Amino acid sequence: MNELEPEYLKSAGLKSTLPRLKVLDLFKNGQERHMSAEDVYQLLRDSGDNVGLATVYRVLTQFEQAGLLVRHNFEGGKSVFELNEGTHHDHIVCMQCGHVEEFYDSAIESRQKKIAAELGFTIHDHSLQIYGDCTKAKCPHRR
Amino acid sequence: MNELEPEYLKSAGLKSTLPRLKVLDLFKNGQERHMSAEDVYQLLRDSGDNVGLATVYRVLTQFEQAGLLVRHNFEGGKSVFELNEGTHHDHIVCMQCGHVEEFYDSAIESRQKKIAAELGFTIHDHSLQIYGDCTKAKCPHRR
DNA sequence: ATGCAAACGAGAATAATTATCATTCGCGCC
DNA sequence: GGCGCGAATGATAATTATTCTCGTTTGCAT
Ligand SMILES: [Mn+2]
Ligand SMILES: [Mn+2]
Ligand SMILES: [Zn+2]
Ligand SMILES: [Zn+2]
Repeated sequence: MNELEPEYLKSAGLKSTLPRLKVLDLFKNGQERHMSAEDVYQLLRDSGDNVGLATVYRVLTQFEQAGLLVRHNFEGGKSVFELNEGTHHDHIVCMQCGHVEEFYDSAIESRQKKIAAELGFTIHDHSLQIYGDCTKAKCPHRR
Repeated sequence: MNELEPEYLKSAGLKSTLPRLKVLDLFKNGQERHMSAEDVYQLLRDSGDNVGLATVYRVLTQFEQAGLLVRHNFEGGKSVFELNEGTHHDHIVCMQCGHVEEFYDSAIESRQKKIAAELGFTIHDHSLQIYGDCTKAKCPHRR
């Protein structure tokens, strides 16, 4: 578990507690980039840590509000979180294997701004996901 | 309640029942274009019809599968449905008043296709919502 | 080391949706 | 128009994701 994280939490206005450090470590040094509350809970449990599920939900929401994590609502009804690394991106999700790729397209971004302006809206946020089948070798369901 | 709807249901492979006719009528002739299961349930209840909530959920899902309705997952955790009129569009939602505007942008659509192809995905679907504040006169929260 | 507010863990509560199952309905056939 | 039967319905229980409650523990400043 990274030594710098306690300071990282402090500077985000959150006191450094064991559950928070463990969750943050998972996102910073773990295998998965996009994780649900249940994912985080199980991974912590698997590594022998005893963190309550309610605490996982609390910490994820706090991290989101502090700007450390970003929340996404992919299809499937559960929130998914990832580290906030400052740069916005959107997602394409494989409906067969769940694999997620990230992309950023400035043409799409600027068209969104234009559309919002034309319709008289001030943009706060947007959510774009493409759903399909990946044909990558890593997809266990590829043809 | 429109006289042609029984045939409309039949041709969609669904037998013409009272609850189905009422739900369909709401989407075809009602005030709201985008409605959740609870919205539909309450509107039917308000108009004196006694339709079970479970039936509303069942019918909405059946209509979606039959291609009569389209389901959207806006923020807020509940599914929202609208009449499928053949043409795809995306949505911009006011975070103050909930007002929804629809838009279609061929530049965004074609960029999505290109991105999916580059990443080795076959697109099945996509979901794009812009969230902001509307400045329209109709927004009860405008400045 | 001590104190205390903040955070935690377990489990109850809530919200949206789905499953179960006894009763009712739509519809083809007499 | 009445029968019969499988599909559809409505009430309610069950499920899933998430939040709330509350007694206990912990981080951290004194
Ligand atoms: Mn991402
Ligand atoms: Mn629409
Ligand atoms: Zn795949
Ligand atoms: Zn508005």
